[in-house]
Amino acid sequence: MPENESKQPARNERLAERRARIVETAAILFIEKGFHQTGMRDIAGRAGISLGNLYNHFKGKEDIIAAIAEVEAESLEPILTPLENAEAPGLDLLDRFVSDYFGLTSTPAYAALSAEIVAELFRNPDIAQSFEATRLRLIKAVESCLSPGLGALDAELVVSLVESSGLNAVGKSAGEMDSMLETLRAFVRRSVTLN
Amino acid sequence: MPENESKQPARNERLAERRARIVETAAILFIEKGFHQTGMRDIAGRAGISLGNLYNHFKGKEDIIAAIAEVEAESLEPILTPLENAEAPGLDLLDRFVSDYFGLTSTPAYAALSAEIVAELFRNPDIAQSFEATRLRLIKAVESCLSPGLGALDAELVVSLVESSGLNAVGKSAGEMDSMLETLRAFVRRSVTLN
DNA sequence: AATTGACGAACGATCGTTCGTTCTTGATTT
DNA sequence: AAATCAAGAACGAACGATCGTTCGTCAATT
Repeated sequence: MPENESKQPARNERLAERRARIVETAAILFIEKGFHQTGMRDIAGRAGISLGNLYNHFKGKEDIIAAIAEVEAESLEPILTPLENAEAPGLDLLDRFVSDYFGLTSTPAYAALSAEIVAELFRNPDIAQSFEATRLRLIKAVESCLSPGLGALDAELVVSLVESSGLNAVGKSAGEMDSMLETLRAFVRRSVTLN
Repeated sequence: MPENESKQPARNERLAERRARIVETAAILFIEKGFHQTGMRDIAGRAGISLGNLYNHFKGKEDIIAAIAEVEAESLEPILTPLENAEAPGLDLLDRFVSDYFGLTSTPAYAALSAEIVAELFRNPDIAQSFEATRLRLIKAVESCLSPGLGALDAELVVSLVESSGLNAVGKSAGEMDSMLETLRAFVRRSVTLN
């Protein structure tokens, strides 16, 4: 007798959708107010479900924060994978990465969450571990684009540079943002060029 | 009949000392637990005073946070002023600044507080304003060390770079920290050198 | 009929703040 | 020099609000 495969899909699909919706609205609230200023009632209310039901989908607040962090890490994937799978990494690819990553980190949502997470990293080792992993991938991928004379530490600097630059760009006008990106690209190019 | 000038000093001195002690212990707690995880009772208890008395020295929690931010800004002064008052700014002075500022930002206390404050900047305009002012001074001073072809945006990148680099260096061993600083110095030097 | 998503009341804990009070201190008066 | 006084530092109980979480119950789906 075969396992039921017709009842699960529809049900699980809706559940997953609901869950995703919760994570999404929670993220918005975390961005607006921060982790610790956002209550479970806020999340439930904004997500359109009851407080009790929220606990049917997530074990607790920490669980939601972890889910957010996961989504945050996933948003980096489309930038990271082409960099990792490149067959001929070099300065051009690095330049592309700088633009892409800057675009991501200058997003208000991403920046606010990142700031929140960075502050949390100093105290919450669980979240830290997850983020350190993807960050290491990032650094490794960037390193492969650099000259032989440069190493992981330089790659880390490039990554940090783009991140903080994007963070500072939040809220600026489109024109200013363009200027910042251009300055950043030139800055990075000089910094990774040995003479 | 002369105004009393003998009663105030001794008293005010003790009061100021007390106040400074509160700010100091509050900072430690904020570093350990974060702004919003630290309660007024924690601060009062650790400072060795009563909860009620705490409100005789500070209007409220926000007031303490503001005081912390002020102290934080002051700790930057010994690095900032020589840079501002230099008569012959140049790459050597910039190099010195990079080392000094890295030393400061890689301090666990400074880094943790900075992370906390950055996260707060997105929501608390009052604190943001105070910090933007000193940050602007920093950028201006760095800019004066750069080649004519480079501007404020490049200076901002240098500052951001040192900050994030210091933040990443927290918790590392002395040897690793030295390596990071050396890499950073070389990185910055390349980035501000036009060819 | 059985499983489980959905619900909101309620729990204990803790939050920032206020309050009335006592005690210390330095200045003023005797 | 001693007594008196007001200012305010110190205190801890108590307030109302909100926190994360649990619970018993209901309704819907299979």
